[in-house]
Amino acid sequence: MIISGNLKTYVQKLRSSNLRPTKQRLKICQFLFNREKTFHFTVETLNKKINKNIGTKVSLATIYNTVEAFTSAGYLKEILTSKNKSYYDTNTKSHHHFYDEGSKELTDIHYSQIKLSKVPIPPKGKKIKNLEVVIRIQK
Amino acid sequence: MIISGNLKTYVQKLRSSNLRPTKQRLKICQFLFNREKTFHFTVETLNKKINKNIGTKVSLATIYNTVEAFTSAGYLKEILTSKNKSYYDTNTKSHHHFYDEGSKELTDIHYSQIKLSKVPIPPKGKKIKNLEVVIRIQK
DNA sequence: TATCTAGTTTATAATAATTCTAAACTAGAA
DNA sequence: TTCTAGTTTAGAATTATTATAAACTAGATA
Repeated sequence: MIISGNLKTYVQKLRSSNLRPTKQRLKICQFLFNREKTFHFTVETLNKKINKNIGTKVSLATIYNTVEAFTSAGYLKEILTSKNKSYYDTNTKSHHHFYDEGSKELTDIHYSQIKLSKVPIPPKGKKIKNLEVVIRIQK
Repeated sequence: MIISGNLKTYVQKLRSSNLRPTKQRLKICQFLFNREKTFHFTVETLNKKINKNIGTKVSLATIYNTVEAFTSAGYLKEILTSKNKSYYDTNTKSHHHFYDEGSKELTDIHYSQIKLSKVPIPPKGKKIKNLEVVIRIQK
């Protein structure tokens, strides 16, 4: 398997997520992180992309496990939707989304495009972990 | 079955959702709309509440269908989460939520508690249907 | 370098939420 | 009262996800 010049960063991401760098996981990294633009996906779409190419086969279970580990390590972000399916985003910075109810597509909104002038105080003993805005759009 | 004094409003809600007022649907209405406070639920929790009481039995399928019809008619609002389960809210007004990652509970945030000073323009040909903020909190 | 073990991968089974189906039932118009 | 389109229901089917357990492997150690 040819691994791009990002090998080191993939290994570092995996290690810091408590995952050994295996060939399956490195392949997943290529599909996730070797990109110019932000990547939105579900496990289903990621699985299709990875496995339609020839080469190492990666099982669904491994994709689920790896995506889950990257999410809790903070390298991926779970997106809030009303669908019964998990959507992920490789852009883990604070940002927001348009959700098109017709096409069911998500588009990033850069954090600077939304400004909040008032945010509530969290309940006692709780801290704000993050804040996300989803703007549902339609024709 | 005893139906509260809200019978007329239930019938009207059902009719305007293109649903005939049947005894099952009226019973669902009682559990959804005969409340002082906003009610957050999943089909599972609603089903339990309805069917632990004696009286007419309402099947899961009917609950799914009715909740779905009320949602598209605008009498219920689907809540955005990262769980693979649909959450609904009887408060259909524009408002926001705290989502506690520990207890998995949702709490309303009154719309006046959040103010946006900048909102992006939607893509061409699309209109904003609604805007929701979810603040994830943790200990 | 060879060995060993804890971690990993995988196909498949299990589970959970939701949707579908088709037969029996019913609201309400005529 | 009759009739029909709409409704209810149990259970089957589907879909996303998680669990399982046997075969495999990274990489520490001898």
